[in-house]
Amino acid sequence: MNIGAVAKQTGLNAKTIRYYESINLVDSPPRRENGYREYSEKNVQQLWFLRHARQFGFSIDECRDLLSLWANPNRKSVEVHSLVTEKVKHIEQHIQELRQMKKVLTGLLDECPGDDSPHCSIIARLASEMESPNG
Amino acid sequence: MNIGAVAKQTGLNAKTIRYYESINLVDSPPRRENGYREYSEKNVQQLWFLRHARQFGFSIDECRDLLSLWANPNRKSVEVHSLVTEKVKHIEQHIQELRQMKKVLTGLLDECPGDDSPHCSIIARLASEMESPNG
DNA sequence: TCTAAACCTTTCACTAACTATAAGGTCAAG
DNA sequence: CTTGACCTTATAGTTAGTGAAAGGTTTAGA
Repeated sequence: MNIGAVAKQTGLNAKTIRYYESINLVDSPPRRENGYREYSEKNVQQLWFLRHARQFGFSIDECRDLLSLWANPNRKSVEVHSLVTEKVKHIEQHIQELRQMKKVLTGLLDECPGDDSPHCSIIARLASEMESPNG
Repeated sequence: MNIGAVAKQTGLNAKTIRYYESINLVDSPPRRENGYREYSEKNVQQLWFLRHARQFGFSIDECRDLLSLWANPNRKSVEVHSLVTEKVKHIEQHIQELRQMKKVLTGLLDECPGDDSPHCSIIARLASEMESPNG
């Protein structure tokens, strides 16, 4: 299969596929006489794996670990379990940070008239020299 | 004031301050004879503004808009209000995406034994060739 | 007076995960 | 024979800085 067909099938951009190869995230497929990449079923499966893992929010480095666990028949499922558990914790942290931001911004919005006047407490708050905007 | 003192006061890294200057986000302070930057009160206030805006989660480009609104005495507070409203919407979207990720991953964790066996439904799920991991 | 530490300067390279562009070779259809 | 859709590579751009190299300046202390 050519890279274009693989891209269509997996939903990955052809450039993304070449990029994954360039950073040695996936096996390099063999080349035909004309230099085109010839993807085997195994090559395509690796790319499917990556598409899914990336959609789940795993970083490239985490994908590297997951791919290696996938390839290892002696893996222990606890390894996968703890990797994913860590990921969930980070996502939770991130959500908390975003919630805090949203809370502060929403509070500022309530204080800004939002009309034709130049007076705006949001701008005033940003321009203030206090140590922290949360303080 | 020298850059080090400004950095200490505002909590910004000196390199970050030079970076903001290099992308023309803030006014370039004048130089002394020895080439050192000499920060005025106004220069420092711009940096305070940036520190706060960045802490609130605004991107550099958004900060550019906010700085320009701050500098403009003819601004209408509705402009600030809608900029911040947009920001809140994006944050909400982001939170929703992260919640969805977390939900899927948590679901997968429940199905993985997390023991010494190699069988793991998370890996199986990632390796599957279905169109979407949400499907 | 000499020296060492603590400043300051610049430029380049690196981070994550691609995407865009340029410049070119190959293949299939009309 | 040409057009367009493929494929190839290398380079640079994206975000928001950070780290390192290599050097000039200032200040405090022996």
